[in-house]
Order: sequence, then C-alpha cells, then structure tokens
Amino acid sequence: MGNLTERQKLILALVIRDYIEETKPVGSVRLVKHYGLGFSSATVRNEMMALTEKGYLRQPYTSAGRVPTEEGYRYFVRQLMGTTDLPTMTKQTIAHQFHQAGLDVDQWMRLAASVLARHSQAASLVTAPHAETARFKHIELIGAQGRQVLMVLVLTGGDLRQQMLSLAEPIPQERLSAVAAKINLLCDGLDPDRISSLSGQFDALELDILKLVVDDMRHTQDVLGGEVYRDGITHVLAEPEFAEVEVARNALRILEERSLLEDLLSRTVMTGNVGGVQVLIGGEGTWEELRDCSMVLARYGAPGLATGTLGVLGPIRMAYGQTISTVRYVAGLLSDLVVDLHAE
Amino acid sequence: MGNLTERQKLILALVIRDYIEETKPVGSVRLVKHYGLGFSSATVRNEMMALTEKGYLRQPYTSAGRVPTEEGYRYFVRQLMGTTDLPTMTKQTIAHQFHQAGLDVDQWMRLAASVLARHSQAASLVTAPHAETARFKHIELIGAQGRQVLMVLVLTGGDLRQQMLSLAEPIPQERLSAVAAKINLLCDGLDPDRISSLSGQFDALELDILKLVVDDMRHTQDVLGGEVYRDGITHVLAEPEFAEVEVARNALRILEERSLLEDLLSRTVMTGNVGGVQVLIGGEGTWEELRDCSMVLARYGAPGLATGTLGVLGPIRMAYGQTISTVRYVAGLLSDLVVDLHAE
DNA sequence: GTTAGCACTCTCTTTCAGAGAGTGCTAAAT
DNA sequence: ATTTAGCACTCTCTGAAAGAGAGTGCTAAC
Repeated sequence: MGNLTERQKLILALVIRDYIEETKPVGSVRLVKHYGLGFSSATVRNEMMALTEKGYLRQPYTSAGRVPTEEGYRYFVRQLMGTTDLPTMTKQTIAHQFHQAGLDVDQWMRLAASVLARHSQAASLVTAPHAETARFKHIELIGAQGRQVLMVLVLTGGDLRQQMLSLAEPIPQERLSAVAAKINLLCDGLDPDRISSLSGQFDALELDILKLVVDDMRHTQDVLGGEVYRDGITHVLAEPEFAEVEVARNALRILEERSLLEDLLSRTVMTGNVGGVQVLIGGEGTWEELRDCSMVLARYGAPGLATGTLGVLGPIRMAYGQTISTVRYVAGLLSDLVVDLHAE
Repeated sequence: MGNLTERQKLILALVIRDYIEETKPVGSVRLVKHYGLGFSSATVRNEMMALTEKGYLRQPYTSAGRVPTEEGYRYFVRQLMGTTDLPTMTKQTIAHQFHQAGLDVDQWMRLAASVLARHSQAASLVTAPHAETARFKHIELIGAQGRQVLMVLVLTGGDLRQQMLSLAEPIPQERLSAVAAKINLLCDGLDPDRISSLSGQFDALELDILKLVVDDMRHTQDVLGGEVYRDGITHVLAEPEFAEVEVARNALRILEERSLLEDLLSRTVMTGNVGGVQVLIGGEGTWEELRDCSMVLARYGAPGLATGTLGVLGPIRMAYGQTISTVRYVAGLLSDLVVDLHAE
C-alpha cells in the first residue's frame, strides 16, 4: 500500500473535507478551483488515480468524481487530521451547562447526551457510570404491603439498584431492619465473590436476600449494567445517506438493541483506556450493522471507582474533527464529575 | 355532516381496511371485486362521492381512488370498528413473558415496550409507574467520601429517587443516620405540603435535607417523573409514509423530546381514566408534530397508588384494532402487576 | 514531472407517449 | 327512486429517448 506523498495527503484530505461538506463525488476540476491549488486538474487526476489504486478513494462509477473509501477515512482520521480542539468559547458554554446541573447523575447523563447530539449533529449515547468491580456498600429493606419488600442496594461507585421481593411469609419491619443491619456490617466493601463465601454466617432468610444481592452486584458489572441515555436520533435521519430506510433502520438498531450495543461496546471501548477516543469507521469487517455509519466512542470516569461509556453515531461522512473533540471534551467533564463525586 | 347509511359504513370500513393493507388509494372496481360486494362499482362510486362530501374520504388527485381522511379514521375507530380482542393464544404468550420477568419494575417496563412494539409494529413508549400524589415513605443518608452524601428517597408507590448532596462540612455517618431516623419518624406517609409545614421541628441540617426531599417529591409528581422506556423506533421507519425524512423526524421528535411528550401526555391520557384507551389520530388540530401519525395511549396502574402511561406511535394508517387491543391488554397486565406490588 | 487538449463514459434531467386505473356523468334498467 | 351499464375524460406511472453536464483517462507537448 506504500506511503503517500505530501501532495497525495493534501488531496486526500481535501477530497474528504469536500465530500463531507457536499455529499457528492469530488472531481479534479472542482477541487482545484475551489481550494485554489497550485497545480492543475490533470495533476490532481493523476494523484487521484494513485490514491484510488492504494484504496483510499473510490469511484461510484466509471468517470465520476472520487469518494473516500472507509480506508481513506481511517487514514485521514489517524494520520492526517491531527488533533483538533473545541474553541474555548464552546468549551465554556458546555462546562457551564454541566455546572448548572448540580450533582444529579441522571441530569448529567441527559445533558451529556444532549450536548453530544447537538454538537456533533448525530445520535449520541451515554451510559451511566458504574463500578467495574462492584463492592457492597449498603442495603436497605423496606416492607411494603404483605410479603412484598423493597430492597435498595447501594454499591460503591454510586450504583443504586432497587428490587421488589416477594417473601414466602410476611416479615415484620424490625426483623427486616435487623437483617439489613447485619448484612451491612458483615459485607461492607466486599465484592460478590467474597460475599458468597460468607454463607456460613447467615440464616435462611438472610441467605435468600444475599443471593439477590450477589446476583444484582454481578449484573451491575455488565457493560450495560447502568441505564443508557440516547439523544439526537432525529439528527441522523436528516443525513442524506440515511434517506434509504433500510440504512436508517440498520443504524438505529445499533442504538436500540441492547444486545448489539453490548457486544459492540464490550469489544471496543471497554478494551481501551479511559481518556482515549475510539473511532469505528464502517463495519471494520466485524459489524455488519455498522456498515454505513461510524461511531466515535470513549470511556469516561475513574478506573477502579466508576466508569461509563459515551459516544456518537453518525454517517461515515462525519465531521470527525469536531465530533472527536466534542466526545473527548465531554468525556473529560464527566470524568471530572465522577471523580468529584467520589473523592475529596 | 349527517349520518351514514349502513352501506356507506360498510364501504368506509372496507376502504380503510384495504388502504391499511395496501397503502394505495382504493378504487371502486377493486373494492367490489376484492370483497365480493353485492352491488356494482357504479353504486360504490356514488357512495364514495357521498363519503367524500361528508369528509370521510379524500382523493389524492382528480380521478384517483379514495383515501381515508383523518375524520374518516376517527369515525371508523369510534363507531365502526367495534371492540376487538387479542386472540387467547397471544394473550397467554404475553402474560407468560411477564410472569417470567419476576418483580423487577425495570424488566416489566422494558418488556412492555418490547411487546407493544412487536405486536403493533410501531414505536412504543412506557413510563414507569409512580404515585400521582407522592407520599413520603423512607429516607436513607449514606456518607460517601468527604462531604458527599448519597440520599436515597423511597416514596409510596415504589418511586425511588437518589441524589448526591454536597454538604457544607463533613458529617459523621451516625449523625446522618440520626437525621434520617428522625425524618422517617416524623414524615411517614406525608405529602410534600405537609412536610413543608413541619419546618419548626427541625434544625438547620435537617431542613436542608428536607428541602431536597420536598423538591424531589414534587418533581416525582410530574407526568414524566419516572423513566421513559421506548422500543420499536425502527418499525416506524419501515412504514412507507415515513420514507420522507422530514415526516420521520417529526414523528421521532415526539418520542424523543421530553417537553413535547410531557405536553402531549398531560393533555390527553392524564385527563382520562385508567383502563380507557385513547386514540389520537393525526394532529387533532392541536399537535403539529403529530400531523402524520397516530398514537394509541392508555394509563395503567392503580389510581391513588401508582399509575403510568403506555402507548404506541405509528402511521395514521395503523391497524387500530390490533393496536388498541394490545395496548389495552398490556395496560391491564401492568395494572395487575402494580396492584400486586402494593396490595396483598 | 506537469499540463493542455480531447475523446469518451456514465449519470441525471427532461420530455414524450402510451398504458392503466379510476372517476363522474348520462341514460337505461329495475 | 335506486341501481347499473356505458363511455369519455383525467391523472399518474412507466419506460424510452435525447441532451446536458461533469469527470475521467490517455496522449502529446511543455
């Protein structure tokens, strides 16, 4: 595949830039005229031929202009684009919004999804932060009517889970409180495996409840253990490449189907480090559903405490610079907030 | 607008039925042939003219077949359709699924949204059940690091709210527990107004927390206080009337924008009774965004305890019978579950 | 190595004609 | 007084044909 000359890089970058703006194949004449290049269209044509040969450009049909291939976008994002950054003004505006949201996690998530969607003009998704290794913090058992009991489970990292239990027989609130107190005492700070190993010290009722606790804790460790926030779905529909209904459905399925999303996240962003932004361009040979779109993903949070995922889904023809810097910035903000919440 | 003869009703019903199936204007000849009517196409034409005059049918252009107007659909749903019911088999399948979901409210909601979407082939939405008049049940204050405190608030009806507070100075856990215990004792079963009126009995720290409690409780009383579950968004995109991107965006905006949804629900289904199914056909003159779609909505739950809303959004050309019975049935199931959860 | 010139290719748009479906009217039949 | 057959007319949809436009790839000159 060889390396590219500087001029080839320039032309590739310009083709991509133009295509992102105009959504139609880019011709040599247009390129020269529009960007005031210092060489002729024939030269550009020659270079374009080379770039096509190398797999970075593609012709929709013989004698049409060029369109970037997925490989072309990848090269662009990795080698050509450089690191862009959001304007200070924009950053301030966003930071200000988060500041106003107070300390309500739910608010943050909603706001983050909204900011991502608006600034990238694409669909966004944010998962609530949760601890990778869930540790027990607190349990509360609150009797409802009859044999129904509301169990509230608090884990380190701020994860909160509720569950309604139906016991075999009514239990008075004092007994429930005693059970909770005992569990709180013995399980403080333990992970699910350790809790399981303590079974000898509990009676039948307590064990019933502990089993639910352990299950809940394990479930929380899943990638999508927390809630998923979405926004900007209507944005992707506005893009011409999603005019074809099948394409749009495919894209939205990724956001809608939990199982797809889970697979996708666990195999990409969960393998990367917090702070790094990952860019998936097209299916990457693995995800058929992503064929016509790209995703920009990042983990945020404090490793060991709590982490979450956020990202954006848009057309392959996406403004990567803008999107990547937005994702990075918002991930940073959320990380700060998570840290604030836990440390002091 | 006068009343319709039996034959006109028959023809209107058939036109709607045919149009829903075929998505193209229905002609007189086709109607006679396809449904083996006992009179000629000329007669049908005359009746169609009358129906057009009365505003129930419409011609996309001169000398095309007829298409139902919104008014036509409304007449159909209200007068012609009759009450349909889901096949027993289907009911059993659905009930079985809910049975397996146990007592986890989150699971129910997700399942309900999924069932609605699949059976109506449209987008669905379900809001979590919550009490209309929030009453205090239990508070828990759990110290995190430093001045951060996690407040967990349980209300009657199973509403659960969490919030992270940042106090002016670090407070030991014992003090926090004492505050929680005092509040639990004095506020049990009270509504936010009553709680506010007790301010004389609390000290500064307690009042700070009570203020948050009251705010949270008030917020819970909002229509959309609970979480909103969605599913089947890709279904609506499959419908030909949403091929036009603008139309699709408009429809999805209704589901996506909280404020729109809030307005819509508060002005429709919240004014109706639990159990009744409401059908919004087209904008009904009020909602521009709904212009091209219909919604079938219902409240579920136990009035006085906890209620929620569920519904379906699809094209105006919707299989109303099927959809309405599905919505009604699922609403019934959820109501039962809510009652189960609270009573015994 | 670069560029001007040019023939060629392919799509997109427009135009036009014919097929098809359906209507609305009139007059005859019931 | 309905109902129906007959018929001219209207409008869309489809496909073919033609022309415009944009762009390419090649060759030969700079």
